Amino acid sequence: MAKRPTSHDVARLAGVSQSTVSLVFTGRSGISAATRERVLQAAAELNYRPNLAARSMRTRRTGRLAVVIPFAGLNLAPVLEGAVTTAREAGYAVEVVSLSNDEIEALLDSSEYEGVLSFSPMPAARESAEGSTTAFLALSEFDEEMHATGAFSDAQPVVEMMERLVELGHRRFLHVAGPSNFPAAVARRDAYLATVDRLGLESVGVVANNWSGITAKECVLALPDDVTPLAIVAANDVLAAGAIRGSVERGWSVPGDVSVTGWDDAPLSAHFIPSLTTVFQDRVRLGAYSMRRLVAAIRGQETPEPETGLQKVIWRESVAPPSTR
Amino acid sequence: MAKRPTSHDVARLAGVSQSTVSLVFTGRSGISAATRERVLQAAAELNYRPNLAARSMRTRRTGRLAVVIPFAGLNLAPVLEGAVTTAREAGYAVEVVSLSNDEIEALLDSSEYEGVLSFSPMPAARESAEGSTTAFLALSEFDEEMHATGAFSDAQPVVEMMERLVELGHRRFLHVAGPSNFPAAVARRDAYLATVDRLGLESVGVVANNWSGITAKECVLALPDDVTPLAIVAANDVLAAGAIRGSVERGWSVPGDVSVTGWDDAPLSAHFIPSLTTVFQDRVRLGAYSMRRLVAAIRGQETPEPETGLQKVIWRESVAPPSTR
DNA sequence: ACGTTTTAGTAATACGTAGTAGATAGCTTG
DNA sequence: CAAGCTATCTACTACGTATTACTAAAACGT
Repeated sequence: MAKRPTSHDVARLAGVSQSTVSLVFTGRSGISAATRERVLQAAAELNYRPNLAARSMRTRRTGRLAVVIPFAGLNLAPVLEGAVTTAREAGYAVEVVSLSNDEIEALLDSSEYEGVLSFSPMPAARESAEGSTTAFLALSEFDEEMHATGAFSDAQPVVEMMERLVELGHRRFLHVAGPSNFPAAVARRDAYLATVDRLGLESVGVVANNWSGITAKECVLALPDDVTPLAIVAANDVLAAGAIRGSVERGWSVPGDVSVTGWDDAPLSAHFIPSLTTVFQDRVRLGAYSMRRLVAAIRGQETPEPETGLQKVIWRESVAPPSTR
Repeated sequence: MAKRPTSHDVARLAGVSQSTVSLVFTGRSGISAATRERVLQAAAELNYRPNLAARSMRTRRTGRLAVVIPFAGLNLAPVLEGAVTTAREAGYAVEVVSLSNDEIEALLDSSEYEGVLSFSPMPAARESAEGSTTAFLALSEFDEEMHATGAFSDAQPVVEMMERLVELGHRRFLHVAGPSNFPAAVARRDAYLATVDRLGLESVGVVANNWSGITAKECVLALPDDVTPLAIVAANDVLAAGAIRGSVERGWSVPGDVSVTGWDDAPLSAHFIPSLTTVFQDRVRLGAYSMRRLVAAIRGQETPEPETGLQKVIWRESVAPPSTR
């Protein structure tokens, strides 16, 4: 295993000083085109790549970011793809961690990372970021502030779906909610309640408080007998699937007696019977935008323009006019 | 933003030399319990944590691993959880990347990582790891060798499911296969063919060559009319869901006319109508085992014992005796 | 021609750690 | 008691880079 070439080796081969090599590689001015070319030539010949540890020690910048994700639950791979790719282009290495809130505090204190991007629900962490530490913290889908930008937790699709359901003739609604420590879940619930209020609809209730399909099913099974026709707005596809199960087990037909909407466009949702009306989210762009935002924060640049059109309602069989029997 | 404490600061506070601090933190012998305690005390007081860049430069070890994943497709989050947690315990930082095969070559050459763990299907990469470079490459679910260990690509559940279907009275089978560049998919197909052969069953065919539910549906729609009763073994839940869709659209009842099995236990599978018989894989342990294997390879230790019991068939409504009409 | 500014490059240094060779003191042993 | 040993700790250095202060040369203006 041959020793890795250093900037000194490159300098020797190119007939310049190590400083010059460094200047070339950091892209500083004050180097003639000719020498720059010679240095790059020599570097290529030796297959030289700067030692990141040494660079990091000198610059006191680690060039590393951490992404905290909740490993359970939603499909985060596309979000990671967007985030990781964007960070790489910005010159950062990204590490993925799954941690409790306490551990996140430690992460922020450790100075190991220049930034931390968290997709986990974490009510308290925000403050710690404002406060003491050197590292930045940016939240994404589940962040109040992000919600304010309208990019992710934006529950507009709830409104769109409910308005369409009303057009189809629905008047009676039920919301199957996600856990209240997920701002996205809260946003959807709030949008549901606001729309019920605004359009003067009948709400059978807001049930469930987690992402379990079993709970959703049980909540539907616990409904009184005379609620159909009913429109169920679920906070995600798993809850929607559980609600459909519950409806069918009670002898209600979907979408005849009960219309159901979900969220996330899970891989199986298109093949569900009936296929599931849901909200597709562009998770790749979501991840990329989150990371751009974090990088901008680190560099003291202004927050990039929020992405629009990240969400799209996909109409499928689980929504139909209420049966008139 | 206060300057971060160094080992010198700790040494001064503890009244020892910097070397002693270093010895304590690297856990070497030759330090009395009393001094060790004093050093740790001082370190705790200053909230000292070793500067990883400096350590890395000195030791010439980066302490970093890369995990390459295909961002599309299966739910890799649990695998990541296992891998990342294990690596962290072993003292490694893990970066996640999604790369083409070419880029992986570059990654291996860069000496930036001590090891690379890839979950992407990559026929060629194996050789490059054997050859030139300093970094190790270990593949996981999709690796031939891993398959040989029987840990992941082990298609034993296919045999188990088919034998049970035969017990229930099924004689005619169909396999909906995944893409042939995924060794796991190939293993399942081979197990299917071998079992058909061994038990003298009738195989209607092996169809599809990707992970798309649409394709699965179309393949079922293209079957002749007189194949029922039929047992469909699909390479994963999405394909199974597509196959069920296709069956139902043809007027075949599931599981009356057609029994269907999947793989992966997707979040929606339990709520599917009918609920889907599938194979649960312990992805967390799978990721953890993969990482242990990589770390062992890096350290020149022997390969850890393969995990067993990572897979388990979950029997649900989509499998039943063939109808006798 | 001469002083001044600009440009192109270099020497020297610090970053924070791990490890090596050496020093000191206490202890054992013949 | 001297000599050797062991346990414990320290002084010093190298790791590879980025950057500051500096020098030499060139360009410029009058």
